[in-house]
Amino acid sequence: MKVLNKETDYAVRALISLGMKADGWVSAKAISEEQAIPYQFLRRILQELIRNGLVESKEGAGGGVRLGKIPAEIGVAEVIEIFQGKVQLSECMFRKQLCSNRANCVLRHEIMRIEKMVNNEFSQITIGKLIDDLKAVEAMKG
Amino acid sequence: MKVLNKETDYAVRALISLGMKADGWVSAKAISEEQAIPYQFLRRILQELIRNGLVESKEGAGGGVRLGKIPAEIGVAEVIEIFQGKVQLSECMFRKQLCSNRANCVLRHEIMRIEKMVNNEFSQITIGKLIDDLKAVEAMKG
DNA sequence: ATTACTGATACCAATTTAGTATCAGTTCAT
DNA sequence: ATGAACTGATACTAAATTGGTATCAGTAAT
Repeated sequence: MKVLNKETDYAVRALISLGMKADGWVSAKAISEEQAIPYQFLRRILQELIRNGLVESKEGAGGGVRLGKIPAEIGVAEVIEIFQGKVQLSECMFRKQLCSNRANCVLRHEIMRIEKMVNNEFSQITIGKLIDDLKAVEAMKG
Repeated sequence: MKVLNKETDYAVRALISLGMKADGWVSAKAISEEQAIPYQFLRRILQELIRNGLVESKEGAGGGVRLGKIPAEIGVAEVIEIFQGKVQLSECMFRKQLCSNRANCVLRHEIMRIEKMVNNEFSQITIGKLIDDLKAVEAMKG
């Protein structure tokens, strides 16, 4: 049961990388090299982040991307939702509004409680916090 | 982001179904029909539950399956683990013991916290509790 | 013997995941 | 005004996973 897929994983890394940089445009190529993310794959991911407003872009030479929000306002939950959709049970249980099989409903109820918890936790983990943690770690090692 | 796949879903349903039955052996066919689970698929799932001790079986005519533990001792977490493996981050982060990329480690730390929470919640949802809930619902409906 | 079962395992199609490639358009520097 | 360095959009692909099917062998009750 993999919680995060590569897209989410790479997206978070890219966002952290952008958040740690001084202002200015950063090229996909630079991020790709720094974070060891396959270039073309990263490009598609960035485009998706742009479409969702987490990142802004500037075309042409000297262009690139930068964060579209402040790091503290980007929750990991938002990133997960973009690339993996909302946390949900097994499909069939959401299709029918009335579960024909009551056993599902009971389990579903429980899982929705957990879902909310998880979503809440993930939205409190922001890129800003991750960056702060990172900096704290680096300061200790430095 | 689907939390439970069909195998886990069907396994839980089958376990609930078994737990609600009076003692005795129940055939895969009977469960399959009652719960509308594809027969061959269910058979494979039951075999896996048997291998893991959640279910016992008896071969031959008049045989079938029954719970291998009392319902209160079967947590959904256990079922999830059998069919979907332990909750984990994205693979790469677990491969290397030392993350070459520190950003991952920070995120990983947070997610491991959430993982534990989720696992804890899921292990407290037992087949026994689900059955009790189900019975309560049915009693209310008369 | 025959019927009703499980054990083991191989197979399959559809979907998803991770990654690649291409072409068009924009901006900057010279 | 040309070339290099960029993004936008989108099509393609191989491999893995998921959900489901099929088969054959063995066991037990009647």
